[in-house]
Amino acid sequence: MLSNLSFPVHAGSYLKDPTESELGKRILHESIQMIDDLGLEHFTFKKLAKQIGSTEASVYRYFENKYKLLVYLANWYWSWLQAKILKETYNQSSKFFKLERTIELLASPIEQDEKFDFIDEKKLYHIIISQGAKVYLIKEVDEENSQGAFLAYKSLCAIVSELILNINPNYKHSHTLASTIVETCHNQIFFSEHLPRLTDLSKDDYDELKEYITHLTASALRA
Amino acid sequence: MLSNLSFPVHAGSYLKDPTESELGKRILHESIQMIDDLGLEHFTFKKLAKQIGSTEASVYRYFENKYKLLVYLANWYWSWLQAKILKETYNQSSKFFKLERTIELLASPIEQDEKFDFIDEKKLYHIIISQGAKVYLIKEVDEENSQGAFLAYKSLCAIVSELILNINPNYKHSHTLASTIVETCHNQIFFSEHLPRLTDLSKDDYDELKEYITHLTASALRA
DNA sequence: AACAACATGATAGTATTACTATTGTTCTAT
DNA sequence: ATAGAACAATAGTAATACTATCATGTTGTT
Repeated sequence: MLSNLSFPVHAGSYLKDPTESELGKRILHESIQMIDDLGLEHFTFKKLAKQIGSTEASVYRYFENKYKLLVYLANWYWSWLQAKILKETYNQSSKFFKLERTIELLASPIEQDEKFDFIDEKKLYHIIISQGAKVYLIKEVDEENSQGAFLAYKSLCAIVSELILNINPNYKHSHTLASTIVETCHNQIFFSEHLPRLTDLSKDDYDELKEYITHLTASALRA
Repeated sequence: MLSNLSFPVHAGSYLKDPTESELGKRILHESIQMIDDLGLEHFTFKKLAKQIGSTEASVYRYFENKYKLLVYLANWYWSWLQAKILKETYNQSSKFFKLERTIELLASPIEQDEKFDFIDEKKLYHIIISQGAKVYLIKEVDEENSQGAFLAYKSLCAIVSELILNINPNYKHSHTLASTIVETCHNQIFFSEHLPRLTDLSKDDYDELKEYITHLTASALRA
């Protein structure tokens, strides 16, 4: 299927491609529900296996452990978002619009993509916000990184960095600002939901978040 | 001791005050070393007990589990930093200097504070950077929050927010910007060490980080 | 000096987690 | 008709995350 081929999710995170079997797709679908429900710590392959009516051993044939599964899901999300950003900005002539639209896509909940019925993009977005940092906040980060676990994230940041440089070619911190934008979107959504005293944003007020990030970015590039 | 009393680390995170016994202080001291070495996932109370020549059961008398211990350490750090910020900016008349110095303190590794010989502040800072987000990226975040687990962090953000409002009383996102500043300092230090393609900053170039954050903040408040 | 209170150590035990290994069945491709 | 893959079923191990009990030494009190 072409729709699968369009997502070269990095091979290192899985033992067996989960998109190529029914069981694999069920693993992806149910793990998204369960990680969102339980959080990564309380999520186990045993619980997942029970949920999908399979066995622990079968799940282990697809993923080494739950962290690798999270890495897979994060890569899926970053790749998917990158494709969406490229598609929606490709034909635009205004460099300002391009960056603004990109920020909007980063800072908004995502609608279901009918092409991938085994991925609940909205829940996946929620997982990335609430668990995403655990992908790299690990002891093995350097090893994972050298195996390509974060390529999709880095690629996305590179794109945002390019958009920044298009607007201000002299700006010295395009990568820094790019990752600041991405991380801040997630942090602030999390804070608005759980730690409201760390933000002025109201829960689910994505317009306000977009305005904040856009203003922060624009003023940094103008000054 | 007065030096202990000056740190009302929130009571909810411990079962028994670790600063009031030799064993408690050894727990704090060695857990900082070990969490920094092993990461939170590979760190266990059993390993800690062995390291300090005690038993698992004894450690459990001080902390419910390793997450609570991390909450304690994070609170210690935020409280300590807040005290330092207040001390260093109290007598300053320039509101710009106050914010700049605060950013500098957030964005620099910390020297050992001789008052607390059982806390290695430099390693603790490293832990906050590499593990700090795990304090709140948990399923139980709302419960922990209502028990006061993040008071010190919120208090610090409130202080930064005040400094922001002193400079521009019309700025609508003072809390949002405050938490953005704090989180970005940590993220970018982590990225510069482990994921350099997500940043333009060089490892250990704290001056450059300070400049980036200061510029970002100043331009947001000016525009 | 006697005694209570308390902190810690020593030991044991349980449930869950994170796997690995083996064997048998079904379905499919040749 | 058969080899091979995919999966289910089952079992088992080591580590983790605790909890419980009891003994011992130390400290403070009368």
